[in-house]
Amino acid sequence: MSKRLPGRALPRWSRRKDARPDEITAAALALFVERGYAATRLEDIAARAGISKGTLYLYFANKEEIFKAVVREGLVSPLAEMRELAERYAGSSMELLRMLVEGWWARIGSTPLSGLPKLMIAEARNFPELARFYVDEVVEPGQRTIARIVERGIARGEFRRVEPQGAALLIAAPMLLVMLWRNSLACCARSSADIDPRTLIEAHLEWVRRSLEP
Amino acid sequence: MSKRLPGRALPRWSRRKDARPDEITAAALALFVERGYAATRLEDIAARAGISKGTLYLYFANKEEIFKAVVREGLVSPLAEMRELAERYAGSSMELLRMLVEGWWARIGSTPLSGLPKLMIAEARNFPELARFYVDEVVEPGQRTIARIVERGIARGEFRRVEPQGAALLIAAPMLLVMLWRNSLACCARSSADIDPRTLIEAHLEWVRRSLEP
Amino acid sequence: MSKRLPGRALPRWSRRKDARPDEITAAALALFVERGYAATRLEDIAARAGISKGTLYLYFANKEEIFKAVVREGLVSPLAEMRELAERYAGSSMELLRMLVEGWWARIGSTPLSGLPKLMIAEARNFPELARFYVDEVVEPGQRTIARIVERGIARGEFRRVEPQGAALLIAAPMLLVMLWRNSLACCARSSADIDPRTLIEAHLEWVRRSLEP
Amino acid sequence: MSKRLPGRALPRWSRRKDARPDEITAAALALFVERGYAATRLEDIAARAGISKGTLYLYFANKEEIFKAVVREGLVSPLAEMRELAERYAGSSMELLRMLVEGWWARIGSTPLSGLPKLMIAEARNFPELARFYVDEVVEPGQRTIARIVERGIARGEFRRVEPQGAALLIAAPMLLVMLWRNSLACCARSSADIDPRTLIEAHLEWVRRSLEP
DNA sequence: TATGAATGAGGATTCATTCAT
DNA sequence: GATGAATGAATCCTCATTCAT
Repeated sequence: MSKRLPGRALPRWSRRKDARPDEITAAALALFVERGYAATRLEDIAARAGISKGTLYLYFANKEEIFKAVVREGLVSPLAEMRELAERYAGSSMELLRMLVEGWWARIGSTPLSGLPKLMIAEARNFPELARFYVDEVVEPGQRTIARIVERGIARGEFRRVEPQGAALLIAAPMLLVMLWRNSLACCARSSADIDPRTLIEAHLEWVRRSLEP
Repeated sequence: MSKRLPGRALPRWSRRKDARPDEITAAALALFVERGYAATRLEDIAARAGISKGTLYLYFANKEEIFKAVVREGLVSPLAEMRELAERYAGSSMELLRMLVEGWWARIGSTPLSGLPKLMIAEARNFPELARFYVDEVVEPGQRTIARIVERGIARGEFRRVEPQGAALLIAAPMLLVMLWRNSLACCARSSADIDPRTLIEAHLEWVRRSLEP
Repeated sequence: MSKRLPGRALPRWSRRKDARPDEITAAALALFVERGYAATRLEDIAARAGISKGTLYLYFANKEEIFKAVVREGLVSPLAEMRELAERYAGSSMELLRMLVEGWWARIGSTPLSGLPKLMIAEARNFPELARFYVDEVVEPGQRTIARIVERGIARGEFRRVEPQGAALLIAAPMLLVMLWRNSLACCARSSADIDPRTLIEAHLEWVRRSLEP
Repeated sequence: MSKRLPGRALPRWSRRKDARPDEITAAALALFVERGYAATRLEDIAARAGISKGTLYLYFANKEEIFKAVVREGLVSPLAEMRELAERYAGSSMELLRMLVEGWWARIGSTPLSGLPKLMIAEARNFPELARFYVDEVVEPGQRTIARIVERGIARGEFRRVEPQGAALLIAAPMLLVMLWRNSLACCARSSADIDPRTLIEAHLEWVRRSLEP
């Protein structure tokens, strides 16, 4: 028969209702990216979110659900915006690619969300269902969006004839790799080896231009 | 009192002396890549290597040392060979790049070693010392090798003037990404989305050629 | 900032003042009997009583007090009535025993209170103080009541000379066992094995008659 | 990254192989009976069995399996013996009943196994599958064994015509109740209220004799 | 008075590590 | 050398209890 102790409730003024789950997933994203899923203790997530261990369970059924929420919620709005942007654009296809790459960097690459790809790559095998979701909702739509721009460019005579799927991957690869790098090995590299994303983007876009020009 | 059965020893004929550690790291590599460091139990590594849990400790001080050995040993010879190849080559720089990329795929990309980059990306933050080793011994030498070929091409008038560091990254990125993909999300993707490495390599080399031609 | 909704109060018309504690102990009795003390969550008791978790603490200091109240309150009136009945009766001792047994079944055995003996048997060791209360207020008075009737029967020449304490136990045992059975294993037994209490009571009273006849 | 510490292995001389599981279930039986299933900590079971928490998991998958083993293993041999005894007996039916009751007390009632009925009564609702097993393997066979003796007595003209199922229950009830009592409330009762099993058995057998005589 | 979000001690379970055999 | 039983620190999760509203 155990004696149970207190439960000092924190003042809640000045907290928007339901900001809580977002604060938790933000904390969880940071820690999962930093340490990986298994090495992240729920207690640490709670501490970083400014709440207690038990409070997590008011919002998420268990650690796995927190993980899923981190992945799912991180992607809903940014992705939609990117796709819309691509579909509405009227200018040249190369300009569109530039906008996409730069928008991607601004909205994801330079934010904590840039940690998601690393997270999914690390845990895909342990969360196949979630990996499937990620592939279906992020990877393939993203690839298709780029591939469509390539097709558009070819159709308009702006690009030479290339296989759009492969081109999409070649276009995305450097950006993705930088995101992975910055969320993993970057901190251990000498500063001299560090990559300046702005410079890289410029160089990359020039490569793309040359590779696609008719 | 009663005679205890001696440990079931594996047959050792036909086993080169000290093949044991290599068998352990091979088993560990496969499991670390599949599940991640934390989710891999020593018992599973032992089982896959055909030995007992306790025997692991005859060859490695602890789990961390197994992990380090996996990363370190996986890279010693392949890297050296690649570098040598690059330094001895006398033909055109574009041909050299092609050889390098194809050699890389043959010696690493299509073997279990292709799992190492995923592993390091996932665990870099938890093993900074090892990450440092990886950056120093793999990433930077690799980048430098490619950059040097680019410089050689520029010097010989085969390539236009580009920033060699950035070019090296752009050259390596698609290959790396395919390795990461195949060791993580690939299994969850529809087959239609799958990438054929041979085709991709060809397309990529054509991009590189166009991007670098003067 | 924002107006918080006041606690959803239950309609209170038609509720006698302080019906609340009784509703709580009724809910608690049902759940304690069904699942045992430890496996019963306060949240479930609250839900069954139609109130919130916190409200429990307006009426009871803690879980233990709820448990004690369940046991204590369940027994106050029925017991007193039984004793009174026994003391006032003027007919034959065998008739009195029959009335007692049948009254017991009507007032306790066929109501939720029949779960109390199971509860006390299960938790006696964890609540010695309460067990003591139960023994003092229920078991021993009950035994004494029956023993006194036996003594009365012997004194009046209706019964043969037997040890009254032991006789009391032999008289009570089958009834008690049926109560325990119906609150525990009965639900898992094939219907064929089920015991009809009415039939059993009749058979039992016949045994008692034969066992006690001079 | 956590540091794991030792594991002092205990000397194992003088321990029969596979005595371990029995020691665990013995310890578990004692504690489950004393405190109930939920209130018993695995750590306590381990301590009482003289082993560590982790060692439990070498022999049982989880707490529930320990509980099931306690119930199942406690009953295998005693039950078989009782049934055999009953089937082989050639003397009078009343003598057979006496032997059964006394044998029951000697083999179960006066041993730690006497705690099992209390345990099952307390936890039946939480372990329906196990309760079913208990009913099928213990309660019903036990009842049938007694009922058959009653039928035998009637057939041989030793007993009057009674309903055998009901008679079986009336015969078993006092013994069972004493077992429950001794494993629950007894420790809280004044010694004066305590029941001497030997005396009770004698009195009970006399009641049975009178109740059944033609 | 009534609520239910928040708390954190406690317990089941896992697994790296040790060591007697 | 090789084994695997034993260990116990570490972590997820539950739920009795508190208290701001």
